[in-house]
Amino acid sequence: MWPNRIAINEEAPMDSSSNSNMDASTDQVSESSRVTIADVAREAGVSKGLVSFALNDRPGVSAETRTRILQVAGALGWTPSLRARSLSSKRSFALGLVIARDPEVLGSDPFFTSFIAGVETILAPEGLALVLSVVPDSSTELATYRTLVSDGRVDGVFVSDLRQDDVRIPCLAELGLPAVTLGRPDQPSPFPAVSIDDTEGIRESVRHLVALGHRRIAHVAGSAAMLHGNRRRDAFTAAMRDAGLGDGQVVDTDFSIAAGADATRRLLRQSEPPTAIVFANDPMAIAGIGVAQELGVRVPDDVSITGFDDIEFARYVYPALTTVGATPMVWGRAAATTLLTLIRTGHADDVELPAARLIIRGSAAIPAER
Amino acid sequence: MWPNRIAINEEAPMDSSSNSNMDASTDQVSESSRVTIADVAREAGVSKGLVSFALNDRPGVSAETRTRILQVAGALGWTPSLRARSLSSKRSFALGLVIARDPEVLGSDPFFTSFIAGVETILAPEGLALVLSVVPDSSTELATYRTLVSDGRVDGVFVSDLRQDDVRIPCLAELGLPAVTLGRPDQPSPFPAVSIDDTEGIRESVRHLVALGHRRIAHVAGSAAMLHGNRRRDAFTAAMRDAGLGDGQVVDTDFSIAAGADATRRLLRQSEPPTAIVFANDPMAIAGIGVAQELGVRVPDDVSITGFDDIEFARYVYPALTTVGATPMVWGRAAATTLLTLIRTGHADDVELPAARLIIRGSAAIPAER
DNA sequence: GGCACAATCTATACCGGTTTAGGACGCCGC
DNA sequence: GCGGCGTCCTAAACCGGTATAGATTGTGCC
Repeated sequence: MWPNRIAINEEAPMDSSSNSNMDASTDQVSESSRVTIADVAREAGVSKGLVSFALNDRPGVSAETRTRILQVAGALGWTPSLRARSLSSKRSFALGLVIARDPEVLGSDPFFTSFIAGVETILAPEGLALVLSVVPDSSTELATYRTLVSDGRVDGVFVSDLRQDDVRIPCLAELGLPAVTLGRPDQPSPFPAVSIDDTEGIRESVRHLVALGHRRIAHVAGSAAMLHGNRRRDAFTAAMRDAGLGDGQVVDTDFSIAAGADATRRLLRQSEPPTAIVFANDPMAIAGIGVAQELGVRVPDDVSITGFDDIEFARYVYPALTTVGATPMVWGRAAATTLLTLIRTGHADDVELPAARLIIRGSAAIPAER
Repeated sequence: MWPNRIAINEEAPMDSSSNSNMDASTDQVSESSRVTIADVAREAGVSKGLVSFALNDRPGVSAETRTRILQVAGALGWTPSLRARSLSSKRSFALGLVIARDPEVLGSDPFFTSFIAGVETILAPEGLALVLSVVPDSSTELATYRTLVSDGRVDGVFVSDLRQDDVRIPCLAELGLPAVTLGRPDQPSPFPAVSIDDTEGIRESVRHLVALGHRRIAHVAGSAAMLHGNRRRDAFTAAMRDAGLGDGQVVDTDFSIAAGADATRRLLRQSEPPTAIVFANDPMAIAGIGVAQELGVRVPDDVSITGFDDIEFARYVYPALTTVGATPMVWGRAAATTLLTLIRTGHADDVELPAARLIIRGSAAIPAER
């Protein structure tokens, strides 16, 4: 909306052959020669306040004056100062995302990068920024939220990786910070939830495997402390019962690749191993394929494998992974719009994204005769 | 340094059974009941200015008064307002990272999440935040840097994924924004570079393969437009020549998994395929293993494969990937400290991280007889 | 003509810090 | 007794916007 032209550097240009004269405190070009609202006011022959009104499309300015002000602002190359705006309006024009995970584990899970990309598509056009924190554990996590609030660093936050009785919900509610939860919490929550049905995908996986002829199907579940881990696990058990196959064997993990590999090893080394394994996420499923191959168990002939997420690798491992397609970018977009609505209007409805569906590739097939 | 206690909410607690009364404009607890420097001044019986001096450890305050002020500030639970500080001091207390990549591709590359985690370990204790932007292409990228500067959103930026004749260098120099480049640019640059020698790892890979008895070794290179793609490619060719094996076959890609898979397919379908392939990154190498298996080419018996990065998956695919171990977290830490030094002192020296070394696992072995 | 009222605009306080110009005071030397 | 100087402190300007009270003008209506 505002002209985005950068003021021309009126200082001597930086000596590009050395970095010793880089004085950060004085060289901030566009800061030192900043055009302020007062300059615009003077030039347009009106008061500061009126300029502010005109620039914010607020009533009480005649059409004629408004256009003149806008024109002058454009001519002078005026850009609003985010800092000044932050101070007087008590907003920060930024949203926050705090991720509490071991960075090593985090790296293998492309969920967040895609999610962030989705968020970004909404924020960037609005001139909002994303403040990201990656912290190692959940205690640091709460402290980080507190700091974000007391610094007034963000206007709202995304709450991901919901856990059972998640302390963040009451804590954020008390802090009074607008938030959006990724998924529906298991407790009363004052915040809108943006969720996706991931149980249907698990049920589809089980039905698919049953239809192929599998009866001994196991589930490598995610963390029992995480809601989506539990949800998928419950969906698995329910689907197994529906198929008349009992509860099915379930191994709990923490969603990490290492744990997925361990779980697979344990399952396949049993005297009567499963003929199919439903993994709670793709990284574990891919590790599972690796372990099977290492043990000389053929995939999918000896053991069928399904994953969850449809990460890019899923299409490129061999055999290509049959998995449930999540859409983290869409999720990011939805979460961002919801959070913005909440911040701006004080209210936002829950959003339910289309259920994640099964994508059939090569890692699940008719079980070989034994 | 300052007491971090959150002011107690003096409003009625939020009704946690409904989200309809969530009024973002009035409920910002710690904002509405903020203790300001004026409160501290009044309570301590001194002027605002003196409080500021005392809190910033500046001379001109008697020891006695200083301690009294600090004590009062602590008692009142005072927290400096980042917004006010930003406005008057013209700093933002945040650093920026702009990543220009297709989010799908980005997700498979755990480099950034680890890098960010490393950056975070430096920033968090200093009370600084990281502003992250993920943009789809490099034209949006420049615009994003411009916005970050003109908004005064950050005090400095990280420049990653250096390209040939990278426009970002002169552009950022002109904007006067402190920056640190990840790797050394191929042009004069006013910014400190934090780099790692990735050529030694490639040379080691080639030497390792040659020692195993390979002679037809190919390289699936990264993007020719990216400096690290070129560097690894040149290192490969040089190492091949050193071994008296000519230049070696090289296929250029864009570092993406899909391109890596394609390249492998092309290489292996030749009448005289290579017996070993050196990949410029792990995701492509893993896709390479998948393609080989799909084509019925055994790894490592028929074709040996090496990667670069040592992403977590590398240990869990089968056969486990022989690769070069990068250390993105260390890199993040070094880059953050360097950028902070630059911002604070106006100068920072280049940093050279310890060279990435080869990690031998199962994907490279003595070639089978043909 | 006079009054109510809306539309337009100005002046100014305000957000919460930092920074600067100076004032009060004590101590020194001459 | 007085100028000079250092220490400790206050008052006020300032950063660049937003918000509000009130001045000015024009119009409609009786």
